[in-house]
Amino acid sequence: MTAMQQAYNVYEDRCPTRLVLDRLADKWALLILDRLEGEPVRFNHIRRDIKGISQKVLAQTLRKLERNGLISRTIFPTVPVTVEYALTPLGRTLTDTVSALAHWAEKNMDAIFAAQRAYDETHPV
Amino acid sequence: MTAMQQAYNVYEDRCPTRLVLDRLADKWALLILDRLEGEPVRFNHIRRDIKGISQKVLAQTLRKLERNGLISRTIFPTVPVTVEYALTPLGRTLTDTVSALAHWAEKNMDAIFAAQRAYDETHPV
DNA sequence: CGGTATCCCAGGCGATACTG
DNA sequence: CAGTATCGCCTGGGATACCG
Repeated sequence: MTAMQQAYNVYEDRCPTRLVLDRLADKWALLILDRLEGEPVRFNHIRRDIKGISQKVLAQTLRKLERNGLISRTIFPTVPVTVEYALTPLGRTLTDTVSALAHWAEKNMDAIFAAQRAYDETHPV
Repeated sequence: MTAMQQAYNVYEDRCPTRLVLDRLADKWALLILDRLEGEPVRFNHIRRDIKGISQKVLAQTLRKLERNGLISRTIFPTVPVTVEYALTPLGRTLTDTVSALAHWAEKNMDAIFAAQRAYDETHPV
């Protein structure tokens, strides 16, 4: 029995794994965590690197990750203001797993896209 | 530079990791994949185990996972009909990572909830 | 620069009903 | 049993404007 299976056999609201997944199982959060490996990064730098994310959603996701203790937010009183985001020690313990997910995606994307084509051909509209 | 970072520096629509994450970074999908470790499982069995998922969303998510080649769907012509879901070989290559995520969540939930309380106290409404 | 505030709309989801 | 169909809400996210 896996850790998750222990968890979701418990009452819904009391399942900690579910509560944690609710907060992390989102593509922008994973992309941002991965982006923060290495040096601290500023808001607009992340925005540029992770193409397609809106300012609003980036801010929301950063706030969520900060609230969950995974990233830190440091303000430098320059003019205009500078803000740097970095992984916390807790966040750093998660990046191995996140990277593993990313590598799996890279490695298996061909199989996935092939499966999609096969599925779409055999399942008519 | 990690696998993901190589990826999102590419043009948005051409980033395969992003396309894969779009399909997998969702809590129900992860919970279902984890649930399918071990023996094949039937629709209503999953529905009972993963409390809180609606019939509609379970069906949608199963369809998505099947389309992406991660799970198989086998129909037995009993009366009434029986349908079993199981991991494919491709899906099986993903479960180690999914389990790692689940274990991380179990192990660090206390730190996460503590971080949330601390954040909420220092960030007034 | 690094955000909030406001408006607005598509679509995601739950609830309910129906079916092979 | 294992779904699909339909409806109606409601919120998540884009667009835009503004601010310390």
